[in-house]
Amino acid sequence: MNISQAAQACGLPNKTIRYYEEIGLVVPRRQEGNDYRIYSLVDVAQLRFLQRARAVGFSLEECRELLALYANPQRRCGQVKALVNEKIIQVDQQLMALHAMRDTLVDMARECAGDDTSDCAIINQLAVAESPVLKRSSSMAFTLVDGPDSRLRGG
Amino acid sequence: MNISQAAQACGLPNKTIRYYEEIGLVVPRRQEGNDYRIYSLVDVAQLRFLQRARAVGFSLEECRELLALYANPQRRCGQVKALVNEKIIQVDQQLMALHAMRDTLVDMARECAGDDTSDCAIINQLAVAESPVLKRSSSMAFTLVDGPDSRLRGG
DNA sequence: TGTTGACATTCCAGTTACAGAAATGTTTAA
DNA sequence: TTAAACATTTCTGTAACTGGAATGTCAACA
Repeated sequence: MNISQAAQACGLPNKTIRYYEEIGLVVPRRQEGNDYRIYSLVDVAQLRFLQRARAVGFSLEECRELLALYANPQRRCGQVKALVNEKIIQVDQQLMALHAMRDTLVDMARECAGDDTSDCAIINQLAVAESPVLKRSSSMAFTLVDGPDSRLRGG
Repeated sequence: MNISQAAQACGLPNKTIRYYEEIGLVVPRRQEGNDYRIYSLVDVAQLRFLQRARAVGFSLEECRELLALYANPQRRCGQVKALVNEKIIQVDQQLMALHAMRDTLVDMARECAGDDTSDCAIINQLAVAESPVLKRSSSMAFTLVDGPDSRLRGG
């Protein structure tokens, strides 16, 4: 089948499939004469495999490893599971980081009136070194003051 | 102060500070003679602001907007809050995507013995189009078969 | 038969937010 | 004086593609 049919079958864009070929992940044979790519069922199986491995967060280099294990009947199941467990740890770390970001953002939004005044709790929180749990009693607005030895641009 | 002192004060690497200058976020004046960067307190305040905005997930382009609002006494608090709320939505989407990935990974690991055999539930799950909740009753191992019209590389 | 549209190909540039390294100039302390 | 520790610029590379341009090929239709 040609590249568009393969794309249909694996759920990846043509561009992505060509890229995977470029980096040596799935290299199809070519049609004599016009040099069109021809994807075998094995090629398509590998592309689908890649699509799924990417979808659960594996990098392309990790996918290369997984693909090698997929193609290798001598693989040991434990090798595969180790990669998955490692990935779970990475994902957990990302989740924790995102949760922390979310907490801070929500805290900012909660402190902020969101009205037409210029005094903004969010700006204040970004501007000063302040723990997100601490609140300011003063509601003085922080705004950058243009000093003599520096000018502000942008806006 | 010079770049290293500024870096110390805002918690960003020198490289990052130079990059922010390159894209026009914080452009310090230069010392006559040797052209060293000189950071004013306002510059440092902006760098710290950037560091915090980045830490909660804003892109540099979004930071540019925020910085403009920071510098603008005419800003309306609602503008700022809108950006934060939008960001919360984005973070929530990332969180959902990561949670889904994690669920699938955990499911894979749970199904996998992780032993020395080649039959691997993870490989099977990546190889075939299968819902993560469904389980296979057969434990036949899936391995790529080398057909006549395609060869496997890598490994 | 010619032509048009939908495919295919390659190659180059751009994205995001920097990091690393090389080549070079300056300041500072011993 | 000299060496270390700074500073500078410029170039390259990262990850995983995406978009676009220029060009070639194929299938269908009048």
